[in-house]
Amino acid sequence: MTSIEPTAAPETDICCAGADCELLPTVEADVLAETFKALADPTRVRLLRYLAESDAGTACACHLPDALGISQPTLSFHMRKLHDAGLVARDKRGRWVHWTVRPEALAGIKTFLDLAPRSADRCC
Amino acid sequence: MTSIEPTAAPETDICCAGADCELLPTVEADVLAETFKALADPTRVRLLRYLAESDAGTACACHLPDALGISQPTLSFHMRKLHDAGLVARDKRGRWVHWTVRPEALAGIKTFLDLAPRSADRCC
DNA sequence: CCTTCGTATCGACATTCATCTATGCATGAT
DNA sequence: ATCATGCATAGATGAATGTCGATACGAAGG
Repeated sequence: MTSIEPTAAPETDICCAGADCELLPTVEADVLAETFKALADPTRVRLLRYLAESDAGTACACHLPDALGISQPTLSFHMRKLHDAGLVARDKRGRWVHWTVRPEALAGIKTFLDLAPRSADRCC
Repeated sequence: MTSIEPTAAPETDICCAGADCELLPTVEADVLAETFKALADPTRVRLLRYLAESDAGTACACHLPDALGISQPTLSFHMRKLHDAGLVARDKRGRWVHWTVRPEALAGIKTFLDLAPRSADRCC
């Protein structure tokens, strides 16, 4: 088979056939990345874990600067990041602020992390 | 009860009793944060999803710069980040590099994201 | 051998981030 | 009303990040 029809396989010299799946839309990727960004810091990881381990997932932040070795404004900075991402709820009781972890906010990235191929929605 | 023993409740004016759980050790928090950092970018989220949707979780990167609208060095930069975090495996076949997603590398953060209180290991 | 082509690295640059000190704001106590 | 206190914000600063163009490396093919 030295001279087949020239129109038969004009694209066979590409490295990988198929696999040009539909890319995840930009907006969806942005949303997922925002949540991951909120988790992409050791201090915030420890804060979330601390809340999750506290009773009812709620704790006040009064002891945390000392425990973590950070200043009070830095703690406020991190809690704001977590709050903006929807990962914690803020509840001001008198002078103290209590924070509650919101595991529901993790649903999106949990689904993403199940990196199984989309079952019937395969593109190629 | 106006004059109880002074040693009875010297700490009762703190805002929140208990809840001073053991904090997640720094090293563990760092490891988790590193993985989250690798995921904390929309381009990398799309890349991972693309690989996961490809056959056997493997694809070559030849079409990706165009598809994502980024330059080839930028793609290389992101793939390096994913590789350093252990999220993808590199496999050079001839001149082309094929990448394979490694879902095992997500085990750590998946466990973390199940933010349930440690069952019997409660601290307080 | 020399060329070609896919990939990785380098240098530069703008942006974002984590952290601090200092200050403002609201709430509770005196 | 005044003071004290917990938290948030502002401004500054050094480090890390994402992007590019230019270049170097390495394998295939003439």
